Amino acid sequence: MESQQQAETGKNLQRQRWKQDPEGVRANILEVALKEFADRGLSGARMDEIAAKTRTSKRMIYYYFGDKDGLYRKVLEQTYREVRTGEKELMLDHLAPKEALRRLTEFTFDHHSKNPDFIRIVMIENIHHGEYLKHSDLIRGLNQEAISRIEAIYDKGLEQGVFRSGCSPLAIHWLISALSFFNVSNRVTFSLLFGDALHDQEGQLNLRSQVADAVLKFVAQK
Amino acid sequence: MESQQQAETGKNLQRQRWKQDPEGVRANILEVALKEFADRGLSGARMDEIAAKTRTSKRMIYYYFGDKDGLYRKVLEQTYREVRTGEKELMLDHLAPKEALRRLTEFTFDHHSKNPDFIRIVMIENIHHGEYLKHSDLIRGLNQEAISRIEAIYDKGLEQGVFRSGCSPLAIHWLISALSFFNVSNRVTFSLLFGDALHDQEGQLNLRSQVADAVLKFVAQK
DNA sequence: CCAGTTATGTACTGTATCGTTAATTTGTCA
DNA sequence: TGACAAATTAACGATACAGTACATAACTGG
Repeated sequence: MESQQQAETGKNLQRQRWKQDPEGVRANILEVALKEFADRGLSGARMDEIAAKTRTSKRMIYYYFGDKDGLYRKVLEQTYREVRTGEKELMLDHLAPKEALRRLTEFTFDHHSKNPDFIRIVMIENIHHGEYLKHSDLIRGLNQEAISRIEAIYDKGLEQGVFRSGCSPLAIHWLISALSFFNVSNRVTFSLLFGDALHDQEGQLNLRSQVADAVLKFVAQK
Repeated sequence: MESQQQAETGKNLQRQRWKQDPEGVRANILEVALKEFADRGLSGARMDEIAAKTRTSKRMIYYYFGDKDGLYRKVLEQTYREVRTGEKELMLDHLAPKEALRRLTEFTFDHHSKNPDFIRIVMIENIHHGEYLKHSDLIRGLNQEAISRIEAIYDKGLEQGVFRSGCSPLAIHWLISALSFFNVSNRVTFSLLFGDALHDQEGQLNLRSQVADAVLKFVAQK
């Protein structure tokens, strides 16, 4: 989205006389809609409110996205795409298995923590029984990669005798996801009920390291 | 709610000529509203739909609960109350610490699994930034108990030298909650993206035992 | 520079949905 | 029994909200 903004600015500088900017407008709408859906939920978000916060009009939302569901669908896809591509920076091949798994876990923990909008969109999608994700072929492809990454680490750990056998890469991924996801998704209610010792700045650093410990102990040999 | 139903029936048997039944009506409304809110979310649920599914009329909902928010608030409280009271059956005092912790974890896992409506209400409450939970004094008291239960087990485990030091009961509770909660809350999207190997009948039995393993390994000595 | 396509703004509409009004029935108790 | 309170019904009002009609401006290719 940021890059769209810049592209648009650049375009305007180059060709001053253009007032139209379809791609910029689309991107701007998606950006605003993401925030609004993440903040209020699918039913809670208001098309008028989204429109008001864009640099364009409600008419354009319907022009580009058809209706509210269509807009939500695109937001969902866009969000998954951005988050998944953000995960690829990680270089773990050269690390020892334990170190790699710890790094991956802490990265995931931080990554989720920095992308609460993504977490909230996934929560919302679950509330809606995955109805929209079901019909998006686009998204389902992107995710086997996460499993493969873990499989590579796990197999190497098995070879070296530092991991026990009998874990599945899927279960390991589930474990990492669960802890990283819950940390963000349930922050509010957990803090209200039990205090925010785990969620203030120091608590989060601590929790991250404990989460990594838990994952490592789970797969450790012995 | 079941007991309300029975009370009502009993009352009707005793005094046949009563047609009014305020408590039964209230309970019936709450029961229907819980299902509806859990299914559609707070903004997604429709008062007319809720009314249609009760044995009474929309007017009565407003009569007893004021407005939609008031109804949601009561549903929230009721749901927390029911779930927390359902957790008290557990007798762990006579068990060895490891056994007690495993039992508690597996119980929580099952309990969440059997109460998806509760999970969904908590998700919804998080989506709404805990706005309603914030203003409910009633609920915040009920939860220290969960921590105490774990503290008792943990301290005993420390004494006996089977648990390592340096864990906090709060973090252990967080860990158990996270895994048990995520299993239900994200079932839909996780299954869609990664297949339902962890969520079919056999997968769930397996996962439950792995979750307990993870918790035990986390606190285990050495 | 004209014809056709793409993009955009303004003002509007229909209805879904929350909530209410006003009256009626049911029970209590002096 | 009659006055009063509690419970309940049916029909209605107000408006918030998704979505649209219609006009016009910006750009493209011939």
